[in-house]
Amino acid sequence: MTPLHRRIRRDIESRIMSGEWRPGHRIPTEAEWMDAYGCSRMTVNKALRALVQSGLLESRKRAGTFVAAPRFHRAALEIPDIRAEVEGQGLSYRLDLIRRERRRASAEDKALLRVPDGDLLALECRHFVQDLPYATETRLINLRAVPEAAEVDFSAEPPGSWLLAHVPWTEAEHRITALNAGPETADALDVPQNAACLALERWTWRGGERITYARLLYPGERYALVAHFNA
Amino acid sequence: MTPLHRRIRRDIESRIMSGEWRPGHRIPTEAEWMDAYGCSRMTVNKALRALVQSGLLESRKRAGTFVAAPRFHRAALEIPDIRAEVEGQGLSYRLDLIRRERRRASAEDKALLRVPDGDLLALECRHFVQDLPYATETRLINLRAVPEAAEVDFSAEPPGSWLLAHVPWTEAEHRITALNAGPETADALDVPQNAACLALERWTWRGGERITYARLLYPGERYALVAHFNA
DNA sequence: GCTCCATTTATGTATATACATTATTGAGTC
DNA sequence: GACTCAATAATGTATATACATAAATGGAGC
Repeated sequence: MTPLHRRIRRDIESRIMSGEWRPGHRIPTEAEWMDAYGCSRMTVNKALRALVQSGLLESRKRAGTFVAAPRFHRAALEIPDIRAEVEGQGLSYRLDLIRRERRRASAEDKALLRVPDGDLLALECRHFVQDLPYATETRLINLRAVPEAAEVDFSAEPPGSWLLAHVPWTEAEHRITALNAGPETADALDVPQNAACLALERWTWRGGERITYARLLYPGERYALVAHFNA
Repeated sequence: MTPLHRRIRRDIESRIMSGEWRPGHRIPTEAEWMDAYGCSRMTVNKALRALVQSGLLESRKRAGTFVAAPRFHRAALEIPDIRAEVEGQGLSYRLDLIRRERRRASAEDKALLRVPDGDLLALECRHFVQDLPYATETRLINLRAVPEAAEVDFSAEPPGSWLLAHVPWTEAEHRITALNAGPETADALDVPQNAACLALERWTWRGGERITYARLLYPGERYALVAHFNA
């Protein structure tokens, strides 16, 4: 038996989905839903508030509750843990750690990681799927925020997987661009020079503290970021 | 005065953000929160359920409520209405409609729009910002779902803007890839041949009905998709 | 040690009620 | 007609209460 507040919620959702109620439409008041379903106001309220939280409805005191206008094409872009994703599909995954260096932040490091100072761990690696180069990764980890990273064997576990499992983040910024492969990138990814690559940069932090910077380069013709969005 | 359930919510959020409570940590029971804040269980429950809905917590009956492990780097990618975005920044926007054709769906159209049959509107246009080519757009609109689009003057209003304002969508899929500019694309975007371009494809539908397909090509070195995410 | 089962404990749902808040409405006044 | 202000109608918050549900726990029996 699906709970009542969920049924009310689905009722509203399906009317919006079907186009019966368009953005800006004023939906029945909570009192009217009470009558319609013969339930208490709290139950109706629970359904409505969940929909307001999800962005499908907006409510204004005294005025009522309205179907929200989607202002953007907002997509929940899920950038997965590469290894988990790949192995979940039954494919073989291999990591190739090219460089690992612990150092004091250089000027360039400071700009990328957006820290004023401190020690960091710099990694350079390649991800292979079915023994084909899948992506190159350039990674900086702020050792002031994550000192335990200094002890981890990143030739066995991808930095992204380890960080995701061990260091909760609260804020992230992604930047997606396209660029032409330079000689080293072309070599590392086994694509022709100048081949278009998808570059995904990610900054992650917890509270005010910078955790990590990552730059992943994917061969353009073998990789696509797919985002699916349900209102 | 911020409401009590919001204060409880912020209390929990900040403990997670600060790292005090890591993923998997069992947070106090609802009864314990009642004592701590001297309030009723419903108030605590409201705070907790909002956090469960947002994905920050998970709860299991009898076992308790736990800090959820972020399984993905999930980012809210907001793909804006180009014209609104550009003009909002005080820059000049111009649209160049290259082709407009109403036709019966060809085999290729059917594959792209994912419809079995029917009439559609095919558009080809270029977006200019400050008189520089910003993106090319290939657009298919399902006239069965949106018959009124046949009457719209798309040389004045960008198809994306018009659709966003007039046709509510409930589901969307985005695909982001990188590709090398062919001769026509290079010409249209005023970039060298083989320059890396960011390709953004979007499928939109309402309920089960296909609304539109769009393919936007941006010059790689002049454009970046930026997504910001707050937990 | 193992299995089964009743108990316990935590969340999940729902009601009835009360008062707060706020934008709209509309009546009264100038 | 335009302004003022109080009444009103909607959502927002919170309480106290009750029972449902599910899973961890612990004890009885083997």
